[in-house]
Amino acid sequence: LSEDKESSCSSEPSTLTPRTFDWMKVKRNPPKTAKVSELGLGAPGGLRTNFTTRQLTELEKEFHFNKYLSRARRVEIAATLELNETQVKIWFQNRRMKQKKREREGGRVPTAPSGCP
Amino acid sequence: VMILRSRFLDARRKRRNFSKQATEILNEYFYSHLSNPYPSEEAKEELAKKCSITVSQVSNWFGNKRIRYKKNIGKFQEEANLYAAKTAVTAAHAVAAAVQNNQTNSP
DNA sequence: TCGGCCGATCAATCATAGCC
DNA sequence: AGGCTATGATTGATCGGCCG
Repeated sequence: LSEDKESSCSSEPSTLTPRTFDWMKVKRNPPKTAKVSELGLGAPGGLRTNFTTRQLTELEKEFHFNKYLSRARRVEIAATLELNETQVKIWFQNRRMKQKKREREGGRVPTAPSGCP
Repeated sequence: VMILRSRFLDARRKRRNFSKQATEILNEYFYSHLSNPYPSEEAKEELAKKCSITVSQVSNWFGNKRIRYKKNIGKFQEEANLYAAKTAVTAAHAVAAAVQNNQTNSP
């Protein structure tokens, strides 16, 4: 089985010094939600948007109707909820993964028989 | 805007810390693979079984661990050395056992 | 080449558990 | 009891790979 050979540390083969590996340097680009000097609108650039209860409720309702969205439906929903098509698209993607995760975790195995207070 | 945060005061509520031994197993894996602490799906399943938790919980644990570790490496220095020493000892035992085995099997 | 999806992960945050 | 840190879970969004 393949193994790690990652490096990019300073040098030192110092036995007791964890070093700095590449995964520790990974940085994700900030969210490009809408813009960064775009047309007017005060859409936060680089921030994790907080969906409102209304938006989540509508998205959830739509999800139970269709697990997948058509382009047309997506545009419609995005407009109604005041979100970009991308946000709606991503929401559905994450929602599908969440659904699958639940089903997979349905019959669990975690041995956790504890008393009930 | 604030009171509506109760969106779903959900399952996240009743959180239970993992057992001391489970944490021990997870940390052992994490620090013995510090160069690449990304267990494969199979490894996660094995860890989940050993720790008596779900694969998702194993994923969450590694996710949180990686982020928090790199966020403040210094804060984990002590813990890192602790587990490094521990795995070193087990490795030494393994070697000793192998040598022992070698001598009794190759006359 | 382009866009959607998947699977994994990141990163920020929530809410609670636990120590002092 | 009150405050602060440790920690498990959630989730909007990113990254790389695959596919039509």
